[in-house]
Amino acid sequence: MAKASLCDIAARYDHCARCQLKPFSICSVLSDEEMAAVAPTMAHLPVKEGASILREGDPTSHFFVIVSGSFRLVRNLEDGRRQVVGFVFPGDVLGTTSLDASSLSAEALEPSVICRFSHAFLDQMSDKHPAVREKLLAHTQSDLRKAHDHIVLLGQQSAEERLASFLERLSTVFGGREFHLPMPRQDIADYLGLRLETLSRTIAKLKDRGTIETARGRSIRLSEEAA
Amino acid sequence: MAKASLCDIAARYDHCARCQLKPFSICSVLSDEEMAAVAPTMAHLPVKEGASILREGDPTSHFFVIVSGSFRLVRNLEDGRRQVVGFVFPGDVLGTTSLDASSLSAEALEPSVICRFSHAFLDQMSDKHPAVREKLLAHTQSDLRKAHDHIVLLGQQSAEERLASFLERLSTVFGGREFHLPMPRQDIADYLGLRLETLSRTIAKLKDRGTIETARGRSIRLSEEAA
DNA sequence: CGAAGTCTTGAATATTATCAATAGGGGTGG
DNA sequence: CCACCCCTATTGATAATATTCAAGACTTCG
Repeated sequence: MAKASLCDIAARYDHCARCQLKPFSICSVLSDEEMAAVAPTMAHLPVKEGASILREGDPTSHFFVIVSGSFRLVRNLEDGRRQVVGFVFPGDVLGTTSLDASSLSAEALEPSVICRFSHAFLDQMSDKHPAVREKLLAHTQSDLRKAHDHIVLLGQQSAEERLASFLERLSTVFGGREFHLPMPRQDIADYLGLRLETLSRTIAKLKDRGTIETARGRSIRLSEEAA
Repeated sequence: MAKASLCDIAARYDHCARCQLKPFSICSVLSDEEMAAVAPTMAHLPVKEGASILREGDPTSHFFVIVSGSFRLVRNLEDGRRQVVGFVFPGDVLGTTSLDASSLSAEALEPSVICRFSHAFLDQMSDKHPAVREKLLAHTQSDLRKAHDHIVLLGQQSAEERLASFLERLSTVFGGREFHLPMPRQDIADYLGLRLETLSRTIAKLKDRGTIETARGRSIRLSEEAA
């Protein structure tokens, strides 16, 4: 990528100034002057559907904040099996690991936008502002808790319960009981630890029961407050 | 608990000075003088088998380093189902969460010993020594990676694969292919997302196949390097 | 030695996976 | 605009895997 021109820097600063995420993100701990310092080192990048911003096994040189869109987090087994360990949405962060190699891939489910910082810069900021590392720690703890929720889902719940839990959580993310699924069935199946066909049958069951409605595959409506 | 006497403080300092864990733990970032300051605020406590040092839903006021023994980390569902989300061993830490309530319980599998610090003190140390929070972050990231391993195990592996993976990981923890299981079958089953009976049958299969040997239930020997 | 708990085994059932075929939807080119 | 194709999703029939309920064996400990 070419060296940033003055124009680019101005555009980036503008992005930061207008950022909807700022009050909730890592940046919230920085002053205006500090933000001005961050802007030139930050890359506000579009990501095409299907593109990876993290690859399993690759060195982790960058840290990301999801601005818009969504990603799946994937672990691949040697024999071709695949586990989706999570989905990430605007405001979530990626690549916080201090380990040298990424343990998962992050693939865009749709055209998305991210903010990218180098780890070197992040470390520098963290040392200067303890609140930055505190924020990273809080994010990682939140991820750990979500992972534990996922473990409970996979370890104890039936296919039907898994799907219902998953859809309820999505409704929280999207802030409504009617939403569009950004991911295909195969990704949901790999997240829920089910085969594609089992997932499809389970969706059919919930539809028959009136718990959910679907249209054109990807659009979902959850019936009000299933006890 | 009574106020620490001078004698107690001396005993604690002694513990810290001789601590086998120190080079690997949070304390490794502290100087000798700092350790001397830590010792009086630290409690070096025995924990009885079955006792909980963390309870799901309770406020998280303390941070723990496991000195000896082992614990299971448990999530309980409303209907009585139970998921073991992990096991912890000497050198592992617990209670790093900055959230107000613990999302899991930690129960001793055997008589154990822990170091305990108040969160207030930990925060104070973290602010003074950025390396402390860095260490906490690294621990949490390591936990997150383990949780992802667990998710893959539950989402993609068969009963036999789950058990084999679990035993291989334990052999790494214990540093040998022959060891004593500190936990009962029910805990292993709840960790692997299997019923007690299924686990028992799966153990029998691996025995028949010569992959493992068992004696008196809890003692295990893994055959050399299953490809 | 006996009792309580833990672990194993057995037989029948339920759930999920597998293999195979069909249907729907979105985009492209005629 | 419609026909066709490709990709995604659904449905059907059968097989594999894990669960359930029930009974029996082994350990530990008082």
